[in-house]
Amino acid sequence: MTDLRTRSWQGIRAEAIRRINERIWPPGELIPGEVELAEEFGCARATVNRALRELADEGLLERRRKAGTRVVRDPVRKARLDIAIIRLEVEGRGMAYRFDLLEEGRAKPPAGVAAAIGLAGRPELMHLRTLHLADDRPFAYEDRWLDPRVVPEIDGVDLGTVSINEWLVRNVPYSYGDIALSAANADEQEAAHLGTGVGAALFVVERTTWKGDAAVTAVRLAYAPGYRLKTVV
Amino acid sequence: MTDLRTRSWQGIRAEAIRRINERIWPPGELIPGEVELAEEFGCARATVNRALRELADEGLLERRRKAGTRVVRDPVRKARLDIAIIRLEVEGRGMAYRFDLLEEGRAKPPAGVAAAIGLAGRPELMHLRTLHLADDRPFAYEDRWLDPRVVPEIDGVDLGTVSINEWLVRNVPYSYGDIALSAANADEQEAAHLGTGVGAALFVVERTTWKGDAAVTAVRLAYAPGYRLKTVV
DNA sequence: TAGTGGTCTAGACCACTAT
DNA sequence: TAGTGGTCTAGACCACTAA
Repeated sequence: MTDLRTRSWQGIRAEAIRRINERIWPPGELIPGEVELAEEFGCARATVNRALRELADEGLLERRRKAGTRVVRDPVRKARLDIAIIRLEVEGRGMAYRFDLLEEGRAKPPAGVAAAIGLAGRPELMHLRTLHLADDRPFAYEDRWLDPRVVPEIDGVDLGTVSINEWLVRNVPYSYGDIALSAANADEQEAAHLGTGVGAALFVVERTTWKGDAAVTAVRLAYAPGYRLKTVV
Repeated sequence: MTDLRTRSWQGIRAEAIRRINERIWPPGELIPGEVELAEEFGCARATVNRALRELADEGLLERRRKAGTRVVRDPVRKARLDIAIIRLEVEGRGMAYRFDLLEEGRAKPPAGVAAAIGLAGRPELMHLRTLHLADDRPFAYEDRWLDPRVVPEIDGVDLGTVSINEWLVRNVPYSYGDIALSAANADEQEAAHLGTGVGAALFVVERTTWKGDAAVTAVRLAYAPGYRLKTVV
């Protein structure tokens, strides 16, 4: 009943997708256990496990010990967004990258930022505003707050040479964070920097980054009109 | 030199992250091979493999046969977006979902849509416009083109009862697609339906979905102002 | 061509949880 | 408590690719 199919985990994954799509394994139903499938496909249980684990990870199957594996009724597809440093994002589009450090200073953050990064007492933070350019045209406007107590190495770094964006990725390589995507009408400052009109719809990415349990930085990136973030499901 | 750490793949993954962050394994450098690490951690090579494979998948390591495993210099972080059907998205926010089928008809698609889904000859497609509501307030405005030749089962379905959004997920469960996220100023029609002013910044999701090598549907979703798509890195 | 990661196996034990 | 998936092992062979 099998054997024309590769018995690799990818082959089994493909066959499982086929059975889901063709309703051989209908939405919400239990599918056979790993042992049974391993017998059917003539392979080891670990191979079946790998295939089904990937599908569970993709949101198509739901697996629970003792309960078994079930086809998800309303699959929540997982799209992957690649979050690269802006220089690479620009260069990846075949354009020349440049940035302009508009402001570098220290100040008490606004309440919204302080709340986002869970600060008590509103200490002074570094405040950096940067304009990123592609082929000398405005690409994105960055407004960032950074807690120097969490990354003391930042002191003495010449942020006019290396963008803060890039410095952070290099120096806090593995970190966790929240990301929120939204749209906003350009205010006067943003419009001026991005070379557009007040009220233009801007694609906005807000991100808070944590190192351990301390917030490193909160950033708001507003992209020039026309920006599209693409991905694949 | 180890052994206080769990020798599970997750423990090894955590230890690898620590070494990357602390520059024990510096950016761009080769790290020891799987065999060597397995010895160090006192576990099987498959366990090391699992840990490093996950990190490669997350964009932190780069692995190549014969060349070995290397710490990525400028990691491109992968954020996951959950693409759920809109009903679940609304209900997940604790609001009541409802939708309003504004238009259901057939027409020749505009050139942009025809190009996106790779149509030759611009045949007539189904055109559906839907307003999604949360607690009776506009949530998102959907403009969709659908090729009935690819999903003939759509004929006879009462799309006033089940939203096309939901029907597709249920009936074409596993499909591939492109997604583009952007921002746009509301036009008159969108503003009217979403209960906002002309020019308001709208968060826009455009998606093309394929079944095999045939395009099933192209959809544009414009969310009411205030919408934020959140995720985690 | 040799070295490294990719995968598979057969078996074992464990962790969770439905009953 | 029993059944299912989660993980680990020790070993093997394979696939890719740098040298």
